Amino acid sequence: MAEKRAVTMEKLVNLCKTKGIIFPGSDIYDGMGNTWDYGPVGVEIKNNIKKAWWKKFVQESENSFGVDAAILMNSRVWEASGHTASFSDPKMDCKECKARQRADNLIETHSKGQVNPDAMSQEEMQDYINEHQVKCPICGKFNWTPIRNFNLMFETSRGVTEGNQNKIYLRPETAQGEFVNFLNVQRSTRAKIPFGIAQIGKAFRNEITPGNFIFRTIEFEQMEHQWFCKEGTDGEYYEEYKKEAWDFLLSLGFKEENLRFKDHDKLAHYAKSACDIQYNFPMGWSELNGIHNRTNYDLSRHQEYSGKNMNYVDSGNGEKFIPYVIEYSIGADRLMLAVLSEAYDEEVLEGGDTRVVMHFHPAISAYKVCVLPLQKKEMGEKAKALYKSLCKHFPCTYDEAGSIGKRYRRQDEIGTPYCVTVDFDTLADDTVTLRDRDTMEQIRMPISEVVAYVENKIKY
RNA sequence: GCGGGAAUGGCUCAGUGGUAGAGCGUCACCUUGCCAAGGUGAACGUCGCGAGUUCGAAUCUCGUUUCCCGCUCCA
Repeated sequence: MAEKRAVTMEKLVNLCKTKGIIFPGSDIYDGMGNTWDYGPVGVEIKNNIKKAWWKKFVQESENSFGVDAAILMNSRVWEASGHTASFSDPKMDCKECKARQRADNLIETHSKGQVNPDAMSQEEMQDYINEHQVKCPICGKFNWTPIRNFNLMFETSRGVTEGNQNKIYLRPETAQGEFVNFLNVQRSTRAKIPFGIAQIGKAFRNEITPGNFIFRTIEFEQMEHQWFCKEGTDGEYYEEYKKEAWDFLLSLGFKEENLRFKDHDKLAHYAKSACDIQYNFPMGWSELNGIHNRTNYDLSRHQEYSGKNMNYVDSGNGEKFIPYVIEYSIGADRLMLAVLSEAYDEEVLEGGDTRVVMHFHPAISAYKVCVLPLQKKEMGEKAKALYKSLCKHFPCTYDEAGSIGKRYRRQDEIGTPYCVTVDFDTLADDTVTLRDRDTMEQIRMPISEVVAYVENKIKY
């Protein structure tokens, strides 16, 4: 086990609030449960995370293409995907001990896996529980409320006049946006199997019990890559994407000791095999991303429900088949939380002072450089000019308030990798001091070399 | 939804019946020549909301709202 880390969820949330990384949603109205707003610093970091992901899985990935599908989709999409039928939890409350249980889980446990509740209707589940007198696992009593459904999809309606409304859903996952565009992407890009479709976008789940800061929220952003391949090659690609996913995390600066694979015990209705990469979050090990072998379930279902032919035709031998899909999916907000947790560090300096440092990969940091005049009066003007010129190359910030050491610390807290200080010598010879966040080294260099130096360091 | 906890300036909290405080942070000026120095001054709170008890409520009672932690699940 790794030594105890300085990071706790409480410290992280506090840092985020005070430094403009993440604020509670609808803050001035006492918040809105489990929604969070990204602030000036946070939005930059999140965008950089998404940019890095896109670079790796679209730009640098051979034969992969991006899409940005609509959040609102034809309701039949969700019938085809199985969400309308199965994306609601059948729950019952124990009247004795007030514990809430999932009816399907109770049946599965009671029958020791002999009965598959997924194949049962709600009435059948209710009957089973009554017949077998399935007792509450907490208190051992048999005194349930009837099964009630909690639909995890947010509903809204299309149509302006009341009574003429069609119920539609905010998508509970982005994946269907890739699947419904399978034919469009293949045709327009003339892509040959195997190829991938990637998307970054918002999804919504009306979870009853979310929580843990931005780990589980009712509105969240997914980054997904669906790899379409021929049956028989799916196992090989499944393994490959496990490795790709792992390597991506390492490239962002994650330590291997804080990551681990975890195979799913129970597979979703669409999956042949599935595993997660878990991260050692401040609240414990939890899922960061998933890799699923979705077989040809999704495309087959869409063929069935839409009536469109989803077959891919191999131009070499004329063979027709519905491709298998290897899905790699990671939550952007979850990754953000993991990146923040991983970056957080407290260093005790000589003299007993503690400095909080966010050790982001320089490509992820919100600002790449902070320009500081050693003295406001005499160097302020020169420093501001330098700041303005650097802004044309990468995001920068500027600070002239307080002592130089205090200003360094402010930048450490938001993870700015470099501070450039304008001092008396700068006025004479146009050289500046560049201070490194991680090493605290100070390098003297001509102003003209700053851009090239920093750009080289912030490459991802 | 159920159970538990909490709600006081930007943050952390003190204040348990006499009408609001500290530290940190923020801003201005002075000082400061490279890692949270110091000085002076300033801004920011109808103590979540509504009722009740009381001469008087941040403090007691009831209600209510919101948030947090568990149950859940998986990005």
